[in-house]
Amino acid sequence: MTVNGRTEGRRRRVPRQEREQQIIDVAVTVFAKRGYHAASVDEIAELAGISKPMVYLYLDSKEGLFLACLRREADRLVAAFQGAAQAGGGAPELRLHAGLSAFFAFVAEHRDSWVVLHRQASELSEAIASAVADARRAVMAQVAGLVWDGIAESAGGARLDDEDADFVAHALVGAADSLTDWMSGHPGQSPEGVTLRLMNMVWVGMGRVLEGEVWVPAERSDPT
Amino acid sequence: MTVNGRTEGRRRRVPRQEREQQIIDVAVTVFAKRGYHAASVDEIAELAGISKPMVYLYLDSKEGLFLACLRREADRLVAAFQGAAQAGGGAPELRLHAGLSAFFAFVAEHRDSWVVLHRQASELSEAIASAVADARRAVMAQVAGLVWDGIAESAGGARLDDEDADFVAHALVGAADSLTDWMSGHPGQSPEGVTLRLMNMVWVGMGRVLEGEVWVPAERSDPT
Amino acid sequence: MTVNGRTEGRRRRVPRQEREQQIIDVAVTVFAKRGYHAASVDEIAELAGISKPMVYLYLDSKEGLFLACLRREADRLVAAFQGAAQAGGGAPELRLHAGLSAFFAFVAEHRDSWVVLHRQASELSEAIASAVADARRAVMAQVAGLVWDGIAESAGGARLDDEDADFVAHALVGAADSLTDWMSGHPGQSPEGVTLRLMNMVWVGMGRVLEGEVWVPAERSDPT
Amino acid sequence: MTVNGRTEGRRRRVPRQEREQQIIDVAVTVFAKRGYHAASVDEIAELAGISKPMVYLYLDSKEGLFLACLRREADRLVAAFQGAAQAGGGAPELRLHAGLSAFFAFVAEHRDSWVVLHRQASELSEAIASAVADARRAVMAQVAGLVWDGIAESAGGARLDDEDADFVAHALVGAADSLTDWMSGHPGQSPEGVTLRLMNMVWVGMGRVLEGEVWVPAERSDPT
DNA sequence: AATGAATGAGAGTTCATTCAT
DNA sequence: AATGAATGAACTCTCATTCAT
Repeated sequence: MTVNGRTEGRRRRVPRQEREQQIIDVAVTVFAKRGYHAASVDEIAELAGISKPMVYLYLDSKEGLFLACLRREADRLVAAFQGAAQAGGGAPELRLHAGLSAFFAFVAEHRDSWVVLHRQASELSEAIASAVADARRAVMAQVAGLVWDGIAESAGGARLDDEDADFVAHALVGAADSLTDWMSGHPGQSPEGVTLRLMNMVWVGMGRVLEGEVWVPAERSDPT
Repeated sequence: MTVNGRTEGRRRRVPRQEREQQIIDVAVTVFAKRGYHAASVDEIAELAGISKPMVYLYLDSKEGLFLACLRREADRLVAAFQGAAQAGGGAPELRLHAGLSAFFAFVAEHRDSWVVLHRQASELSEAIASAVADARRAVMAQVAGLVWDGIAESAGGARLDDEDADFVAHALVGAADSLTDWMSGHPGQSPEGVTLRLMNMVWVGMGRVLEGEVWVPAERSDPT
Repeated sequence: MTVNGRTEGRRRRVPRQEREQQIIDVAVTVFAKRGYHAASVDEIAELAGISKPMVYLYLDSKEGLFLACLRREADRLVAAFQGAAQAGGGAPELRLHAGLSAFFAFVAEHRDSWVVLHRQASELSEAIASAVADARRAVMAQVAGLVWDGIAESAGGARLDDEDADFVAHALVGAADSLTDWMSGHPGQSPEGVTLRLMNMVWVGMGRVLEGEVWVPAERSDPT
Repeated sequence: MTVNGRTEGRRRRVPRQEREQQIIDVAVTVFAKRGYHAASVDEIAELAGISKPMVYLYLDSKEGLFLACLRREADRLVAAFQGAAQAGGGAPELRLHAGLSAFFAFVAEHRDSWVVLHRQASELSEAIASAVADARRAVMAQVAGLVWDGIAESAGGARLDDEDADFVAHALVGAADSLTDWMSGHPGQSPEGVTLRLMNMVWVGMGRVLEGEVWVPAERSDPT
């Protein structure tokens, strides 16, 4: 019943900055749970403990709200990723491992963020779709950078070009995303463990490719 | 432009079987382009060249329509996959390669089918969500089966258990899905080529894991 | 599977007359259960074992179908009523009793008919509404006639005029209709018994009015 | 015709309480005129001078709207009835007379309310049907109570049991309802007058039954 | 005599968005 | 800073009705 104090928890006369974050917090949850279209501004406002007009005052539109979510969560992910990768230290494979590890940890801990970033289907407006694409590209670039650096140093070879790194990054991120689902079915698995398994599965292959040991399907004609 | 004649080709008085397939054809396209919620039955009906009530007469509801799409495309994918894998012949790695190859070919050729199957966000009703989950599980099981068979034979070892196979299957499908996006940015790449690259990246790693050559991040403490 | 014979029960190649009655039979049931608007021609056609176009071919429209039901059931009721009243024989009160008795028996046995005749709310089109009103008026006229005849003879008095008879008829039919509901809550009660009770409640009052013994609320002013 | 000013009387920015009543007012009219199914929320909204979403915001659904109407009108009727019956004072027949009088007055004055309460056909959903049944039962209970009290006191006899009272109540309410129609054809008749006539018709009969003067159809066998 | 295929029109319902306070 | 009141537009779904065979 107190109106001005801090007793109420979160209500009345909160400065804009703070309110905005509250709204985005809730919105990420709801967008993740329902998807962009099925999410309703009504629900978000109610869960945020404010009225709808506030949402529009601060975030302009449903689209604006979603974009704000997207940006914030993308930033968070990139930050987590970079921090870990840099802290990973010397050897390139260690850096890649640290990066992937951070990635899994982030996704495991902030499922909603990841869902908002990556699992929004093609149902979005032009503006949003391109923002999502941007966010994805940013993540890819991080991973690709890691791969590139790492491998370029690791083997003497420089046969790995931009395209290759991008290819590997896509494969890694896709695998990681999918393993996110696998993790929900295996609650015992730590992000650390999953990272390790994935590293084992791909790292050698990446290196081996560079060394020229290319596998080719033997003794069989084109399946077409 | 003729209205009552036979000139129009696809119009009036089409038997149910055929119409149903027409509707599903269109629906897959639209669901893929817009996502479940953003897709409107109106648009589907119009593109199918019929009126809305026909859609409801034959498919019962938007949900029923989506489920029909889901089932048909899942069947198609599994069929394509199985056919190729069996045709792949003797060596396990060849079979896996053939399966993956079929997978990429399918996804590349029937993008819409794949999007409907795999890219529907969490915005779905209970019934649909579980149908989607079923479809995904079916695909996973195919891949996991291939991996399992293959590797079990390949190395003498039987250290690969159910969980491992499932892990690998998730990683592979995720990577493949993501590489699907990569392919749209690199139109020159054939599904064949992508398959080969992925195989190279992964196959050796899978084998190596079995042989006990496990990579572990050296000389570094827990990043936490 | 026999097509032309009588084996199938009711199907294929039934002459128009018969089909029409089948349809009306079903329609009365459905209209009674659902009400005019909530009843769907689809359901009626299906229950009648034929296709919708037949319904339209024979009865023209939903409205036409309902009118046909209305007419047939009204005729049936009037017939049952008249027959009984005439068979009731000499004394006027016996004739009234016999008429009411027939009425209750009919309503108890053909609930659907009565519901269609009397319980269709005001939700009907002009045409139908007036047909329903006609049917109701016909029933009222029967009862009013009975009352009139009866009482006119019974007492020497002729103080009962048209209006009075109509008043009594309305009261009687209304009471009877309502007692129909009461009967569903008391399954043990026979139509005969209900008739007797109602007669007892009303007959004397009717006579007494004629004899001038008019009751007037004593010693109290108008509540207005 | 002014749009934004205060001239319009009933428009923009009305507090919820008031709007709700306005909506229910209109809804009662429309439901009475058209019946539940034929009534359209569109029409109700338009007549209420608001947009459809307001109706749904305040009353949840068409069903909810109808239930609200039902409850309010039932309350009104019961209130009118009780008030009058209590004010009727001492003698039981006076109380019954007063009650019936109030009933007729209410029905004559609030035809729509009564139609909504009593004339909705069987076309309703489970929830509504039972609400209607409840409302009807409440009215019946009122009348039955009056009858019971009254007669129990009036004659020394206690031969009237629950069932009898209920029987009489049904007959009375049914008669009254039907006389409602009769009244529309005889505009000169006041509710007072109708009540008096009905009382004369039934009161004596009720008493006589108690005194044992039971009428039985003489000298005739079962009409069957 | 009979029907599968097809639709125009309209119902209830919801949502993102704004206005007035 | 904040909100109760209000709506245009769109969506899913149903129904009486007809056409072509």
